[in-house]
Amino acid sequence: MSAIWLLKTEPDTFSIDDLRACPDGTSGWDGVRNYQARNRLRDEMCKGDTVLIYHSSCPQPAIVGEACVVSDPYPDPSQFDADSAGFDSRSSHDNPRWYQVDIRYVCSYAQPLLLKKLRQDEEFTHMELVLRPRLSVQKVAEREFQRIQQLCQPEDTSP
DNA sequence: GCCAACGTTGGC
DNA sequence: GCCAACGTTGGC
Repeated sequence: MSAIWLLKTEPDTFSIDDLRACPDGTSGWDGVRNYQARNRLRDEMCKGDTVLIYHSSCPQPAIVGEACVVSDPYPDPSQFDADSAGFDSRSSHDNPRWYQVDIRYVCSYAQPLLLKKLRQDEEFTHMELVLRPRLSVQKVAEREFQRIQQLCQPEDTSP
């Protein structure tokens, strides 16, 4: 049974449309620099898992669509690049500190689920997005996922 | 290992 | 831009 995750991104930096526009709709999800998020990504994410994309720090924070995990976790290359914002001098190739997976675009929602609306729905009272909003790699329960799809009318908008 | 200082996140 | 929440750092 594959898991369902929610990944947060700032659309000004990397939006779901940017993901869609990548070759094969696929991109490495780099830049995770929080240990709890890293542990989940490195130790629990599996190829084939479902991903919800959430846009944060923007006028309309919302769950905007779906992607899927298409690689096993591997070291985030930006941690080794001194010119990258993700550079971490404490990392080495023998002992990498930060990990990422590749994800592929699946669909955008006809009606993104605004955070404002999500907070009003009893189904989401115990969702991590509500209880621990700062964690950037979140778990989503099957029930929550079904309710999200019900509200958002997923459309196949593959490139 | 404690804890104060500091930095970051992200909704509003 | 403000500020609350919370993660990280580093002196002791």
